[in-house]
Amino acid sequence: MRYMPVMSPSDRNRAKRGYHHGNLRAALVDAARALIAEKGPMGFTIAEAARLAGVSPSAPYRHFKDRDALIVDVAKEGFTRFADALEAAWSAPSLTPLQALDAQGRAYLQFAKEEPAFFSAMFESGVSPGVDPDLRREADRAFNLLARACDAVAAGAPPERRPPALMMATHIWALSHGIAALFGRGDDGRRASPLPAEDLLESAVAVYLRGLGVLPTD
Amino acid sequence: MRYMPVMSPSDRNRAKRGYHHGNLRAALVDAARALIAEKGPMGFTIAEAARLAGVSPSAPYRHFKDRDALIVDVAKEGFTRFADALEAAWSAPSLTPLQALDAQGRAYLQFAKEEPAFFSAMFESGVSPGVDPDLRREADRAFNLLARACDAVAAGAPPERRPPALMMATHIWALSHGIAALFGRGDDGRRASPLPAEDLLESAVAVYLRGLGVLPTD
DNA sequence: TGTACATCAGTGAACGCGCGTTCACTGATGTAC
DNA sequence: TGTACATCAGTGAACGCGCGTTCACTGATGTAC
Repeated sequence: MRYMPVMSPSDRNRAKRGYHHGNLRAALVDAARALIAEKGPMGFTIAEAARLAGVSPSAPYRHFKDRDALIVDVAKEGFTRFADALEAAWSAPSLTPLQALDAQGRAYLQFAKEEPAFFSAMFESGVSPGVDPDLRREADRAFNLLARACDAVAAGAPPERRPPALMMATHIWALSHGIAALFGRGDDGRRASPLPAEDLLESAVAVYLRGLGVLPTD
Repeated sequence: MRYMPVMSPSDRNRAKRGYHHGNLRAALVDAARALIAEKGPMGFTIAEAARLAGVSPSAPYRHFKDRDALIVDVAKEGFTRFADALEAAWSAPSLTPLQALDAQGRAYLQFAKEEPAFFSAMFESGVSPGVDPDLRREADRAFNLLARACDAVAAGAPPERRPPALMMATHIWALSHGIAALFGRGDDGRRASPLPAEDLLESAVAVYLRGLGVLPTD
């Protein structure tokens, strides 16, 4: 199979956009996301991302030092959208704290299902949040939104049995993440489960909150 | 940098092993595991695994159709060892059901920490358990061991509040997996957490079991 | 408003490299008689 | 116990390919005057 781009840069892309691309950096992040979604976590190369964005193979080097730097930016964009989704779920009008927490849980699962490429770049690509300040900031923002929702739920409990806030948020995060990664993901790695992932998470959270004493027993 | 194997097949390896390798299949799985551990989930090639096993680049094709088939075997071997670890934890002498469940949880975390390469091949490489009967069997064996431990704990509860066995096992699995994947893993993807992963899991399970009513409240 | 110039963000050719895969081959092993 | 032969599990050379990266370059844009 010979390599032959469907449409060379001189055709459509260049005609439309001129010599300068405008926002190549973002276009490359999106191309990488699409390639990861299509061919799995290890299925993308800088060269192919450049092709998909309609630029020459050397163009990406104006924006990214190497392939790793591009993955970091994919993870960063993923965390930004992820945090935005959690924020939107949380701030929907007239929700009780418990409803808002559940909404965040559903947003977590929805993100894993609809954006498996971001999900794997964020959590499974070996990229540590520590390698980039922006990445860390967005990852922290996501976690803090979850922690805020947990606090609101915990605040409904009598003071003497209020759980350690950080612990509760970490537990809820792990639970959401485990269900998303095993049963909720939108790619081939998804496992069969007795219930839909959403129900699984909601029931687990309910049991957990009862265990904390912030939800009435039975 | 020229390609030059430190020790060519004609030197040490071949001298020791003769023309036939003996167990090349297993040696290649182990080489792949080592390469994944060293360079991340996308960091291995058939050619390099062959080199590491001390055979020619064409030798792997006697045992594996392609690179994917090799990853599947890595995942299979991983689930076998994982299930063995859960079994060992469960069957340690004179444990209460609750202690046995905790021991399995610790075994889960220990596996994620000590064998990040197996962990990522099993859960994060896009390999679905459905692609291979042996893989599915070993994955099911692991889950069933967890389910058995959950059943034993649930059996200690009064009959009227005994939780659905499958649901409870799925919840515990997701919780263990979430903590392992986020805070317990043995590679660069590990995140900071307020508590050691083992404590995090033990406390979450305790809260969950209290919520189910199989552990006394306070 | 116009022009000169610096800077930015692309091009495209070139390179060396290692990978995946195929092929005819050959050494080692097991087995039938 | 010995020999012939089939089968298994390797070899090693060869190939085409796409990747990563570099380089001198050039078109487009913004700005100082």
